Order: sequence, then structure tokens, then C-alpha cells
Amino acid sequence: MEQDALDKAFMALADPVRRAMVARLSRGDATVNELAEPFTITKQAVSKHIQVLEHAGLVTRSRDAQRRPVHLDAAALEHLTAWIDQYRLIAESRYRQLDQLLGAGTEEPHEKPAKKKEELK
Amino acid sequence: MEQDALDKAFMALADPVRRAMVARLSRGDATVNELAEPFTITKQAVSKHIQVLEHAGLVTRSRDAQRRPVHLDAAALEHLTAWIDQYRLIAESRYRQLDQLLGAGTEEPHEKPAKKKEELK
DNA sequence: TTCGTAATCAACCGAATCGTTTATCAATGA
DNA sequence: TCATTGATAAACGATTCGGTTGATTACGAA
Repeated sequence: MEQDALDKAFMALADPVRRAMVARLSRGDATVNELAEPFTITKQAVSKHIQVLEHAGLVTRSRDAQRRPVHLDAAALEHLTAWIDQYRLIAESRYRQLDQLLGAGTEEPHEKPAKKKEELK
Repeated sequence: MEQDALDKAFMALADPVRRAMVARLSRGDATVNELAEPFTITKQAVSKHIQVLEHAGLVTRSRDAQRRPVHLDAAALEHLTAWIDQYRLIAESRYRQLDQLLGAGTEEPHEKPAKKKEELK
């Protein structure tokens, strides 16, 4: 997943309204009106939120007469967990190595500077 | 994890500089200068990014003389994957149910309105 | 055609972000 | 004490975000 897609996807989840929409959509597709129902904001605002989710690749839309049902893309969510887990697992395995190196109950010191180059992948 | 913490955590990851910092920190703690090295922006800007990560609960900081080593909190990352997976798994299990109900190769239709109340959890 | 409904577009506003520059604080060592 | 190094604070500009109102498009029904 390229940087810009990650930018948009994490940004899309950084809003409680859009997260509630994701939660709703996990239970099944929904129209704009249905997604708007739990909120007090205008439907135009809801429409914008859906566009943010769509441009982030988290949802797709089809057409059913004048309705535009929104569909959650579970694979896109998996990409995000994969990105996070990649680094979480590196960090956790490093903690385990430290633990067994130092023995239990030791306060974790911070490491010496690592000189290796950064890859932005 | 409460709404505001999720807001801040996802927002923190919605920036390529901060994600690169998370990637770097997964390999070990680092100071502001070390984190700034791969970037062309000022150290003040880097310092602000670190504060964003800190307020999001993704990193913690200690003190070593005049240095302020930054430490990645793997548990915080796990909270995020847990939130995403919660809804991803609901959606995926729903797809599986549809598949076995309709037989293979069928295009997925979108569902009828679900009337149940929304929980923001 | 005309009407009603679903949804989007366009323009605008206030608040938050991301970066800069300048100045300041904190700790170390000569 | 004074200079240096690591890091933060404060103020500013440009841009983006989340929301509104008002107008417009797309479709189906009468």
C-alpha cells in the first residue's frame, strides 16, 4: 500500500462519525440516508464523509435507482492492520529478546543510536 | 479505547513522517535528532510530530541527560488493530454467510436496511 | 410532463494542521 | 562562568477539514 493511500485511510478512520459508519457498514451495505440516521449533522455532511471513506478506498458504491448503497471493503481494512502489525511485531519481538537477555523484572533501558538507514516502506 | 484516543491515534498515523518514525522506533528507541535525520524538515517540526505521537499514546518519553529518548508503545498499536479487526471480522463473516447461502460465483447484492440502533463502541 | 425523493455540487466559514522563524530552556563540559 | 548541544515554546502563514446553506442533478411515480 503506497503512502498516499495510507494517509487517506488512517485519516478517514480518525473521525468518530466515519468510524461509526464503518461499524454500521460492517453489518451490511447502507444508503446515505441510512448512514445519516444516527447523526444530527446534515446529509450533505454525511455525503462528504462517505466520499472521504471512498477516496480512502475503504468503501465502494454501486447504484440502485436513485440510491447509492455503500459497501465496506474488508480487504482495505486488512491492509491497515497489516501495516500496523508489521511494526508492532518487530517491536514486540525486540522486547522479548531484551527480556531474555536481561532476565525478568529488569527495567527496560533505551537503546544506543541505531545507525542504519531508514526505509519508508 | 475511547473515541478521542482513537481520533488522535489514527490521526497520528495519517502522516507519512509520523509513520516513518513509528517504523524507525519499532527497531529501538531514538532521540529527536535521530528521528529527524532522514527528513529535510526542521527539528522543531520533528519535535511537534513526536508530540502528536505522544498525545496519541503511541509513544512515551524518558530522560537521559539533555536527550529525550522516544519509545514506541506496542500495546497502543495493538488497540488500533483490535478496533479495525473487530469490524473487519464482522464484515468477513457476513460475506461467508452470504456465499454459502447463495452458492459460489454469485454477485453480492446489498442488503435491506438494518433497523438496529448504532453503538459507537 | 410534473412531482417527490435520494444524493451531490458549490460556495463559504471557523477551527485545526503542518511547516517556518525566532527565542528560550535544560544539561553538560571547558 | 560561559559556550555548546538537545530540545521545546511561541507566533505566524498557508492549507486542509468538518460543517453549514442553497442550488442542482438523477431517477421513479403519478
